[in-house]
Amino acid sequence: MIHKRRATTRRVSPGRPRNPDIDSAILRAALEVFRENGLDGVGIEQVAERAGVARTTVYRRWISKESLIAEAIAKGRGAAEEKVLHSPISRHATVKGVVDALSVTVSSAEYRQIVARLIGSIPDHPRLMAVYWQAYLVPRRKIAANALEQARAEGLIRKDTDTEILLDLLGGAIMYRVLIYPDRSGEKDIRLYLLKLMKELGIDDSKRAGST
Amino acid sequence: MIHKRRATTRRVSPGRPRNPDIDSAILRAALEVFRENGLDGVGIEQVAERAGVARTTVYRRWISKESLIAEAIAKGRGAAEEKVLHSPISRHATVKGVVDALSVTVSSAEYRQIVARLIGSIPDHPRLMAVYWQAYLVPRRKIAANALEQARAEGLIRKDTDTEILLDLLGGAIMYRVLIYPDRSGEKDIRLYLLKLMKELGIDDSKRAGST
Amino acid sequence: MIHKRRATTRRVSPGRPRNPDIDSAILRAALEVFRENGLDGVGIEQVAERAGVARTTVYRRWISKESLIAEAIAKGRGAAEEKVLHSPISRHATVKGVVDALSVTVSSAEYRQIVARLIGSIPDHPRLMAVYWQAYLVPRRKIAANALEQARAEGLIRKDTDTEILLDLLGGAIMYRVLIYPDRSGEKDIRLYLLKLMKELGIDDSKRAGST
Amino acid sequence: MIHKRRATTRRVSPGRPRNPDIDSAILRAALEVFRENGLDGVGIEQVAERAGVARTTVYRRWISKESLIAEAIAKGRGAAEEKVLHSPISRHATVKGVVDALSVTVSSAEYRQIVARLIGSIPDHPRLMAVYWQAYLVPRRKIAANALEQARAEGLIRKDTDTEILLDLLGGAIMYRVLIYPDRSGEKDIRLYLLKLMKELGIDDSKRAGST
DNA sequence: GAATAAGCGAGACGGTACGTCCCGTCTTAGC
DNA sequence: GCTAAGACGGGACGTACCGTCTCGCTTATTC
Repeated sequence: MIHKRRATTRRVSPGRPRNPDIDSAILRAALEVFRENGLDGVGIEQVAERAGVARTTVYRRWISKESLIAEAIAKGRGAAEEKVLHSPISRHATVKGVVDALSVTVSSAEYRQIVARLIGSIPDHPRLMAVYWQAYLVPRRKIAANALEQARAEGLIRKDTDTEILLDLLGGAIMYRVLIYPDRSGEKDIRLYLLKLMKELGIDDSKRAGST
Repeated sequence: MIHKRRATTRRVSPGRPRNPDIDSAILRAALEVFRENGLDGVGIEQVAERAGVARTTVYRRWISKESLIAEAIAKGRGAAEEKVLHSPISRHATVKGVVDALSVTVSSAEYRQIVARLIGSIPDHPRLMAVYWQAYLVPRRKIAANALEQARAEGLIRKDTDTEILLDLLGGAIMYRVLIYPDRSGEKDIRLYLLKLMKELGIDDSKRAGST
Repeated sequence: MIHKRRATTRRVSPGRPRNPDIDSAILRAALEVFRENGLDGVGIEQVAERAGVARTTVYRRWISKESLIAEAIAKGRGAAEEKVLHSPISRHATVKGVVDALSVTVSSAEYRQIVARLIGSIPDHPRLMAVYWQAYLVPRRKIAANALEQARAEGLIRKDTDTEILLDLLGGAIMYRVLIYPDRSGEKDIRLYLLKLMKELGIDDSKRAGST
Repeated sequence: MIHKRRATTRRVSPGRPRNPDIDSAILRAALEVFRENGLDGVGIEQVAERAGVARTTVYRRWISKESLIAEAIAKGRGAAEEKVLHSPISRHATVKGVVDALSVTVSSAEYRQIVARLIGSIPDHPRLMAVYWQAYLVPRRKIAANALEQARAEGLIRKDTDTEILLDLLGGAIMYRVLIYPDRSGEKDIRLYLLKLMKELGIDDSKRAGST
């Protein structure tokens, strides 16, 4: 899916094999630099230095800056994210669980930076956002959709609502909030705001589990 | 408001006066370049060339790239936008009018580019988005709020809704839609999507004016 | 004659004028680096650093490494050389004067290095040697030819000799000597060797002025 | 004499033995590249590629670029050269034979290139020229010296001349000629020039064998 | 209307990052 | 242990902008 330099055609390619640790070191460094400086601000030099690697080594492995960052985004869910995604919450997802996870995530300054950088690079490199959508947003939307379906089954939501549209409204508003108004975006504020949104949307989770 | 180089303290300063046409030519060029390349991609050299002006002339008038772009954004509402804003629609706003205007605006590729660039420059230069918020979004939110209030007065919306939250939901979802999914964003698609959103939010404008 | 970047078409070109001191600083540095490392070893970076100048400044003024070195060679006669060339000796040249000047010159390690580098770059850049021939060797051969003509007039040389050939023999042998055998090439050795050559060629200068 | 990597101490070393053909292939390639690009322009990569060999193989056999080229020069007399050197002419050498051989040799562009490259690398790598002197020039000077001695015995040269000096004069002038003036250096021109030189030096070979 | 002072265009200048190319060393697989 | 293949760190290349500076020329205003 991500364009890498060498296709592994032969079973065992001749010559010294690549050091796989270097791949992850570079990807980690690349995501960091991307978050801090945006795509235009990503210099292979910086990435290489931060990864403790020669510049040529980076050029050898990725055909372009875009490929590198795309892969970094695809693989680069922070450890915390991963935990949430594979926790029991995700399987027995509840609306409350989604609200909790979302509050934690979007109240992180790093997360907001990455999203802002991604949106900023849409005009020149739409593939980056596409990768993010596939690798990050889609699975999370699925979990949230499950939670909403279940809530609807339990009568906490009106029957005639469109789940996808609900997700857009929720996700859009929260994105709008954390990107456009940068103040009042601590975790508590976010959670309160989310509850307000849900009330507005007629999602009443209070009967199931008390909100903070 | 915008940081300019020389405060005009004296009524008439000695020496050759600045050519005021140059200011607007530079601002127009700057906004263009910003939209096309993002803030990092804005080079004074390009802006100057596009404005038909020497580099020095730009540096003499704005203290930084950020100041220049901030002013360009503040002044740079396109002609079409301006017309909508000052039309009678804005004073006797209806929900339909808002939907119409919004559909036109967000289905423009140029508009979407600018918004994406602005979001992308939030981490480094939040002032740009702040300027946009004040100069562009706030007045439009006010018009939309008026329309919603009026619709509520006419019983087209539930009484117990929070207008600000409604605006966030609408604005957020539409932003989410046009930035994140790049397909299906022609004017017709957008209008249909907006109507779906409004249905979901319980805003029933159909009784007043037929939708396209 | 030497290819420079900008032709002085206009009387006074617009913009900031070039600093002429920089030209000579770069040429001096370039000749030094050429002597030390040869043409392939000349890096614009080194030249610039030694001249105390930015790399771009060098690229702005010369279109290629070859042009730069060619000009450096054309202008780069050391001060000592220049003195000899315009001294009364050159006008009332005697064979002894030529021998003296030649001994001093070719016993300098720097001189020998430059000549070696020049010969080494003939296959790739014959223009360098051509420049050296025109700017350096031709005038000196002229002086030496005068001295030989005068000596012939005084009966110190046989009548039926060919001056050009004599110059080739003398110049060639001395070059052969100082380049191929690197030992025994102090000033005294050179002078003695020169006298041997002249004896072999039937040039008897001893009647006029005692040799060292 | 030439510094090689492995001294063959043991009669038969364990493991796979080196392929001796590779040595000569590399040396041939090395001399070629040296002639074309000079010492600085010699890259092990190119040499290896031209010899059809991996880079490692070259590095394993020679400790440095200089060693490789030195050996290439020592062994690399062209086939034509070799023939001349071991022909009866060399034993019963005549002045005419020397003139003929020299004309052929120095009118070859390849020969002139090699000599120029060698001189150019004197400042950094005097050993190369020393090798050339020993392996190439010394034996040829010996043959020429024999020819001159014999000519002197036959009364074709004055008695009181110094053979070594004569060789320097001849060799120097011819080198001077073919390196410094690049024009008029076809085989015929060279031969005529040589005859002029000999006339000037009082060497009269015409009585023995007619010149072309 | 001459002097003055700033505007303006043009280009020099020092500097930084770029992506490419080659270098010499190293590490692996296979013979 | 030799050979081929390629990874790896490193250095220089020539280019493209950048922001500052220094010129000559122009253009209003002020004395």
